[in-house]
Amino acid sequence: MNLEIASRQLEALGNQTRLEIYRTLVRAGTGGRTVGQIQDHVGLPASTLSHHLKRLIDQRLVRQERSGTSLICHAEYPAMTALIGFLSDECCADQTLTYRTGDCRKEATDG
Amino acid sequence: MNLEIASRQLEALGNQTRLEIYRTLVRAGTGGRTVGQIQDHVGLPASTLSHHLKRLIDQRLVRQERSGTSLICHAEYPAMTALIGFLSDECCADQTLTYRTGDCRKEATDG
DNA sequence: ATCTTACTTCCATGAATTTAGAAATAGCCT
DNA sequence: AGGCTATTTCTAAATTCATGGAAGTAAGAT
Repeated sequence: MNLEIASRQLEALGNQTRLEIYRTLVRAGTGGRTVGQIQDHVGLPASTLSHHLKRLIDQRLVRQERSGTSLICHAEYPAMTALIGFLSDECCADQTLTYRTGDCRKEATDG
Repeated sequence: MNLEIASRQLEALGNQTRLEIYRTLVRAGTGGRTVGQIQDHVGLPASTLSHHLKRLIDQRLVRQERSGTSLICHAEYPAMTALIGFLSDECCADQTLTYRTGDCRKEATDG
């Protein structure tokens, strides 16, 4: 993980529609969801959805797998955990002394 | 934290230049850095830097404080920790059973 | 008052993003 | 082969973003 990859992934997630698509896939779990199922969920024209999915796939946040005429989409958890790790390293940089023993996320969320 | 705020903040960080600016501020610690110091560090024309800073400030990821003729910029840690918390909830949704006891970031990063 | 330093806002321009209809493609079924 | 389903790619218009010079503003020094 480096700054360039992180920024590209953040950009891919930095759109309300795409973040919603991504969340749908995370919530779908390991089984994933077909493009059609996502479409039913988010209610977008097929081509628009396809473009958004492409952005997420390009940044390795989502993976597609064919099953007959359908394409099943999966959230790529390792990519997200790596991204969160990168951000945590950034955000925790100055709070290391305070939060070192714990998970920085849990303490300071309610500021 | 909700999807709209998260996506806006992700968008603000989803640009290599801005992520670098933000990282500079995190690394600067509690004391922050003046706009001029950031400019020396990232090497951008003043107006371009100012635009990028504005994006970060608009999303409450950075705060400015005047000190004489200088403006000191600070990374807003609580905003970042809240954002990471949101993403963790998303990314860990399906891995709760596996990673519940630990920090999901540490396990699955190397996939 | 005016000069200097430190930034921001105004303005313009090219590039990229978002959106979506229409056409094309992939795979299955008959 | 032809048709059906599922989804992508082509194409294009509208919008937003990134960039940076020039002009404006805020605060302190002389």
